[in-house]
Amino acid sequence: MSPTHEPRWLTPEELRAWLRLQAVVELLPATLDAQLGRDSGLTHYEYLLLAMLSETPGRTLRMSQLASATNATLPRLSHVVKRLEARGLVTRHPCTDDRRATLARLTDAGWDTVVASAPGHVETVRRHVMDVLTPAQVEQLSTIAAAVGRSLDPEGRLYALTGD
Amino acid sequence: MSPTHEPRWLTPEELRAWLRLQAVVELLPATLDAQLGRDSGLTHYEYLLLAMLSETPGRTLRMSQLASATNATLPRLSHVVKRLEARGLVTRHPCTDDRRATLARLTDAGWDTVVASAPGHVETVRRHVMDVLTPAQVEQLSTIAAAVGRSLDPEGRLYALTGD
DNA sequence: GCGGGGTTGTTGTAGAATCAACTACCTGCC
DNA sequence: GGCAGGTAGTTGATTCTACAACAACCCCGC
Repeated sequence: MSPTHEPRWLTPEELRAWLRLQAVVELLPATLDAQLGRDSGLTHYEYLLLAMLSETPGRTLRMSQLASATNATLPRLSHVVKRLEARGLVTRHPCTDDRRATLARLTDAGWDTVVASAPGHVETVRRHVMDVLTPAQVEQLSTIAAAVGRSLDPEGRLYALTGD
Repeated sequence: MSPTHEPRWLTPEELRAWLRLQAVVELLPATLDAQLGRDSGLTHYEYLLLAMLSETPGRTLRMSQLASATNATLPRLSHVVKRLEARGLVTRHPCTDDRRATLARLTDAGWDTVVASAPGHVETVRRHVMDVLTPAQVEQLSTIAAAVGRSLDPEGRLYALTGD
């Protein structure tokens, strides 16, 4: 921090927007985790991981790619994949091209889990987000989240932002 | 994904908005935690807690009120306050009116911590959120976050949504 | 006043995220 | 060839969170 630099405070409108955003950021993961945990025994992050693999040709991705795709750090991903492997939802294979790399592949059981979990998860997203917004607001949200996401991830390696 | 019966799936626009929102929800807390932890030795949640107390007349709040104000559960709050008390930033007092209740009060050291941390925190919020949006988008965000927040917290006991 | 039922808050513990090493590997350069 | 420096991933220790049980207390009806 530069100590002599006077910070620009937030305007009342900005402060209100910030407090509301903060509430969403705090409550949304808790809500998703609760629904997925109750109905499918999955964490929100675990679901996201499996879903990303399920949408990839070959259902296989390098750890580093999977980390980017799920907005996570490599250490975190490593632990989660290890747990999912122990549960038989994912397998790990060494990569022949680059022997440092590890490939994570979705098993049939993992696929079945995603397929079984998706409807309930989508329904939750719909109820708490999409259904309370107008189509115009969904577009606004998309634009706003893209802008904020870019500033949070300057390297722009996020899968989720594909389509800019 | 091809389950036999999909409920109401997301449209392409909704899916894109959802993936982007998901990225923000994942990355924003990490960014705030990193900045506050590095510069002030605080968690984002700890900062929020101290900030809420600092804005209250008497710098004192009941645990249950503080939990609502920070969008947290009571058990979580209890643990965090215990840690902050051990660090001398907060004190706990029994409430004379209702002897079940506990009052949390910000100490002078806690106040100093908030004052010292606020500029860096605000600067981070500004850089990653406000400065990448137009004033109109800030208003849109405010409206959208309020709607989503209400659906996530049906009982509407959130401090953060005050001002609807 | 005295139980029953609903609050208010704390604690213990088990699960998950974070951070800092550390290993193994690749690439480029001498 | 062999070494320096960077990349990929894993592991272990610590910290934080969530969930469930629990204790203390208020309030209301009788």
